[in-house]
Amino acid sequence: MTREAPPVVVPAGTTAADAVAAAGITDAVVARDAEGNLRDLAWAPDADSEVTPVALASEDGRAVLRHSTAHVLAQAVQELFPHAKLGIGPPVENGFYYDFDVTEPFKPDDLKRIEKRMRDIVKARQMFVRRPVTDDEARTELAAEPYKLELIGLKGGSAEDAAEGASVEVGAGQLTIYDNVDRNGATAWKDLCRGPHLPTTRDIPAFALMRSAAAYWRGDEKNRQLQRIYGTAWESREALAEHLAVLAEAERRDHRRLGAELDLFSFPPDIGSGLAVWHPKGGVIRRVMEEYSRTRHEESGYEFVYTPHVSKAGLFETSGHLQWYADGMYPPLSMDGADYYLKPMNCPMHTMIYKARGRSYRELPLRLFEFGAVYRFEKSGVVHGLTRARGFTQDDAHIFCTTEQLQDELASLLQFVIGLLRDYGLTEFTADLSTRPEKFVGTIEEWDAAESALEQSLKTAGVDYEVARGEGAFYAPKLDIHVKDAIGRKWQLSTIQVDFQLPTRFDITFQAADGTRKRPYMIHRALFGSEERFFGILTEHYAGAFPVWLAPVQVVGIPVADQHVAHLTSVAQTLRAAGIRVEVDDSSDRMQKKIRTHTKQKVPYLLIAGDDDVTAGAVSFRFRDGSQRNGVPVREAVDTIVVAAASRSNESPTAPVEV
RNA sequence: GCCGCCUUAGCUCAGUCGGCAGAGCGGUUCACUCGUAAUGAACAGGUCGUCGGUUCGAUUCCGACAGGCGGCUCCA
Repeated sequence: MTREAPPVVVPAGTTAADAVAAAGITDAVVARDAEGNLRDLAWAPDADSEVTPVALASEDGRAVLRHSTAHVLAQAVQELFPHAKLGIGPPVENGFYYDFDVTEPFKPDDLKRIEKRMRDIVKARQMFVRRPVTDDEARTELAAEPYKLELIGLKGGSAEDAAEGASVEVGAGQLTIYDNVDRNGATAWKDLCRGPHLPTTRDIPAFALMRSAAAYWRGDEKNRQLQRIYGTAWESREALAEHLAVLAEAERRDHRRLGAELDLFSFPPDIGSGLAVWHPKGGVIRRVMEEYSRTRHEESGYEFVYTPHVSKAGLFETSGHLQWYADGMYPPLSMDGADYYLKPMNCPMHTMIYKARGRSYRELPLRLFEFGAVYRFEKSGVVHGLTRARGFTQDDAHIFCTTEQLQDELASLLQFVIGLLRDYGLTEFTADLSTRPEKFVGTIEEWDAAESALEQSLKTAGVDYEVARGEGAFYAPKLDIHVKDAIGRKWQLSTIQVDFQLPTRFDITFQAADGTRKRPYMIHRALFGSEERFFGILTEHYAGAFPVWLAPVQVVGIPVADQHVAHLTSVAQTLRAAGIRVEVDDSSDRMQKKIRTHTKQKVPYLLIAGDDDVTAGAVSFRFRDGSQRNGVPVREAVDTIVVAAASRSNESPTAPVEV
């Protein structure tokens, strides 16, 4: 995506723009110096130095573009709402935002007015001019901006502040202010900012405001909420249009919408927020998903267990859940003087199975697997379709193993996870390795060993990963697998955690070969994470057009007229006997209507039959992509479908190319 | 949980500036028997999310609650 221009030399006393222009590069908007820092084109070094021009249509170029557009947004807002106070305005993935403290939240009409004002500012070709200032000068100039003053106080702040975007404003060294200078040389607006910026506002080719919403100042829910306006900006109108098309596509694929259209599941309000019911068609997909997963787990040495949905409080006191996460649990049911809780996790239950009798090292690794329903009282504002529900089913396994087994177990586990995800049609993976946080249990040696074992398994599997330092849970380092879906969105799915906490809390042990009692490691792992969430992601990945092996209805027979129903019914019987999910549409609709109906239902194979087919003992295929193959002998048609359904191919069926 | 918006037929949505509500799709029935994305007609279907307030009168105005949407925070 990044087009790398060759480096050019900036002579002392001239600007980067001069050097870039002299090299004949026309699309550079900023430059990168030898240390890798981005520089305004107006930057003039003290001595000759080399810079790399950065094009607008590159990752860094877009970030600069978006940050500059955020300034234009803030200027427009303050011109229209003079009392608005500035928060921060960083670039983000695909766009930018700016936060404002205003008395009234922005309304859709306000956004239209702001966007119009922004277009005027873009047309006005204001220059972005960098101006170093001392802290005191900045405080004086920005006396009316309390949030900016607070940022000045955070100068050179922590990584935490950087993550919130504050570093975009103040950075670590000397403060700078960017003036927006109009053609008369007057300063139209200014902002505390680290830069760099585009040369002028006219260099913004295409942008749009998206929405406004509240956001806590500096990301802390104890702070005041500011009004955030989100926008997007691109290097061309075409790129903007493409981005908006991707958003429209994402909306089209939304599993909540497809869930209703394809009759897969629903969330009846009478049951409660975040609690799904699976309709028959969704149920078929889930059953097939589970069956395949179960088979693969069995082959890999997992044993299947079942545990209750509720437990006395003591279990979750021992596990620590009640102390740490009571807010996330449904409140207790009181009965016969005891409190019972819906389980938020399966691990304590599985440790009970481990503890049901003494364990020998000969039994390890012991791999316990359960499709375990759990309930978590997610806050009302976070419930989101199947991807964030209050009741869901984890494909949850706990592996108890010795220290010596840990490395091999993790390595084969990761291979297994990735292999299985591939089988469901997800093929692009990255991982995050979250390491020891500040507050942790266990010893540093244990953490180091577990972290390096996880890291080694990533290297063995050849998965790209990033280390999220200090992001692990207090009881375990963890490895999260992210997948990329068909339209390039990343989803966190599988997780693997190496736990020190629960084996100790539950005091689980095994008898070692030397006769001593030792404590096993406990690996938590979920592959789908939650069946509901995984199903939601698969639905969006396939846009509802599930591969043949997962499709709830694999074949629909469509008679041209009533007299062809019997022929198709007999074909359907043959298919059904071979385990194919098939229906014959004998309703009174026209065949064209039936084709439309079942095409919209994304059925992989439509089998059409009229007089010609009945006479010839054949059927005519209409594939999901609209391609056709007519007059196929029944025997061959049945074989084609049976083979395709068994193949577990994730390709959508289409007519074979004629030879 | 916080901020904003939303809730009218199974679905998507009009509408009533306060006087007991409409369309398309879907459903049912009838006719048509048709060759690759919508045959036609008729009929049924809603105490306008729930509860409370204001009012002669509330689906409409106000409040609370529930559910949904977009973000923020959170996600063991």
